[in-house]
Amino acid sequence: MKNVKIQLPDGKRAEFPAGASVKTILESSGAKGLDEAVAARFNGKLVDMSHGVTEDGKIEPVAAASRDGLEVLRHSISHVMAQAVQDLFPGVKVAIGPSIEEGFYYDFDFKDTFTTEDLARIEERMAEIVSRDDSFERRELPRAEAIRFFRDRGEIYKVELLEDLPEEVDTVSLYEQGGYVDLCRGPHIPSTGRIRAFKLLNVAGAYWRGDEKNAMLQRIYGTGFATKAELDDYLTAVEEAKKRDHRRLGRELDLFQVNDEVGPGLIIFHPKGALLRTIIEDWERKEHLKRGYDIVQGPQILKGDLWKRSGHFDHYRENMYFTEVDEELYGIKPMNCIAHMLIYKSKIRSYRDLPLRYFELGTVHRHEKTGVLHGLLRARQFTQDDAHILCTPEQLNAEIQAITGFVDDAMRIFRFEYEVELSTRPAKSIGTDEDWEMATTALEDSLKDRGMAYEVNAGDGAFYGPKIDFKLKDALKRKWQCATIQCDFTLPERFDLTYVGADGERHRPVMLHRVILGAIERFMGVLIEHYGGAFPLWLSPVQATVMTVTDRHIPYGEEVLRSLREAGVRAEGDFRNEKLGYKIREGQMQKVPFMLVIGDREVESRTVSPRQRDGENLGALAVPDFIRLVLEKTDRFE
RNA sequence: GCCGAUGUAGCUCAGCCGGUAGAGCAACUGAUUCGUAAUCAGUAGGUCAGGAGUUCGAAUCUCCUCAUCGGCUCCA
Repeated sequence: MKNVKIQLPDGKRAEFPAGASVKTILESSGAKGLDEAVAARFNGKLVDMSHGVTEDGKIEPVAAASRDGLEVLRHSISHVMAQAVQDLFPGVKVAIGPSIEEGFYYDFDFKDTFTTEDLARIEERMAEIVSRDDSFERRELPRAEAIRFFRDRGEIYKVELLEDLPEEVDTVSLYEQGGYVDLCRGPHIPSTGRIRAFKLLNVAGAYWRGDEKNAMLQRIYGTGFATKAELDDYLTAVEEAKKRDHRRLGRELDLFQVNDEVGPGLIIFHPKGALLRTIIEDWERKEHLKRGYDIVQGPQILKGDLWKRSGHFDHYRENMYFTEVDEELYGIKPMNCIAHMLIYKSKIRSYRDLPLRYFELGTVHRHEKTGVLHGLLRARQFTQDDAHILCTPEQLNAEIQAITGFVDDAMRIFRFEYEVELSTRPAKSIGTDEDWEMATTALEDSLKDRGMAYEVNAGDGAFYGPKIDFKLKDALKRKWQCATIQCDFTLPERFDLTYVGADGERHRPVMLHRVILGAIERFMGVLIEHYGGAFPLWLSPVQATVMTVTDRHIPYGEEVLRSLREAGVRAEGDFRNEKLGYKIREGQMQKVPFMLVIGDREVESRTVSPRQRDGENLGALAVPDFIRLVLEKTDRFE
């Protein structure tokens, strides 16, 4: 937590971590017996003890002062919600109710279902509790006594939580507000009256303890902020995000469709979507060739025996499609690795040949559960920018570093920030401990050598090896998993891949699986939402629309359009008999970067007048000058 | 797959207690030839997701199936 300097009431300056409360600050400088209701003067402003220091040195209500404060506030609201629910629906059992990134939730076991009308009633009851300003009282109890307490009240979920605590825990804390008691570690706000802005959002099913074998509980989501203004800002931001939804923009910009006649999770790309996709794929091929990859291509279906040998049949069968050809079982590929290994195996390899980098825009099919499908972001057929690198253990570090450099370049070009995670061995996995150790170290060392910050995600690796995940952050700060590097020592073993070393002996290569953008479909979905459909010029399927003012300008308009297309500018013409304002409006809604208005002036001077998407007019330009402008920007990924 | 909600014209949505379908935009036709976010008029468009049932009669009530949306679990 960042330290900030503040001025104390006595005029002295001192440093405290952001989020520290006024009470803590005063107590640390000797004040005693401060009650929450006491007020003090900071920077000339009279504030109560529940205020705290923000990162920029301001004194605000503690909830707004820091992330921690906001979490405490939201967690307290979730207790108030649980109280309201149990008031209104006797017999409902409570499970857990934490604060989360955007608000809070509480899970309930209720034999009926909560409706939208119920949410409104719960909100009303919560407002009553808030207006009573009941204080949150902390109380500690021996664990056994707490178990008895909750068992007597039939709160079986709380009992289970208490029973599963580590053995050494002998005391637990309870919080009570207005007669409602909950098992809770705390902390909480002093009293319910501090709650000023909250809203219940929706109800959803959720498994008890996140396990699909357990009972399905009902989860009520809500959010809360220190002020009404912040809550309103949040709600408008949610509305804005909806306008960027790639499924909505996909239709509005005529990019793609998911059609239930075709089948769930299967995407049809329309001309503009397919063009956007082609632009990305062309970029991929060029970048891979530049970096020493070979472009390869495998078949869509491979015999069942290969999948048994690779381990996919044992570990991935429920996600695969199978078909029978001439009484033989074939698996439709869910991954691209096998063909790449067979290319490697097609001849004897020397250490001088390594590393070998096989790249494929590989289309795969995965039988995803219907409930997880989500537009372009989660489909049943998708195309990965997949590569498999076969190298010696000594080359591993340099190869991994080169890939992280590739990801970094890609993220810069597509204008994303990103975070890095290292995922280690999961419970369901294959391979020896030594191999896992070696592979995990190789990944970790490469990150350290590049000086990259990363977090460890224990137990989240693939079944055949550990991985580095890159989570990109879009314009709305949402995170998406796209690039990943996976270290695999198992498949080279299973397929008996070897190379002849300098010593004349046969050795086992290591294999890296990696994707840069991940799946083209998912990446496009993220791109659409990131840019809100207003793609940079180099990615725009239509870079310029030529618009005529009247019919007599059509011949010159067609001439301009032809010149643009011949020069490689992606252009369209709007020569309809409509008013210019109407055409501009459509061009704006289609988010076309340039609109070229053709009227008498342009015909006469043989120029174009480009209007940018942001409304700015560039004035008259000769056609070759405009072409140069577009092509230069395109080359610079602008 | 699980919990809940939803499915009416290309899109956004009306359609009450069951009496046989409507608007705006888009499309099409005509008029208009116009300079930077919507010109006017007219026309056409629907097995009310699909199937079964209740009823004299179903978009509306019941059941089943499919799909979508919000979550959970899983994941590129």
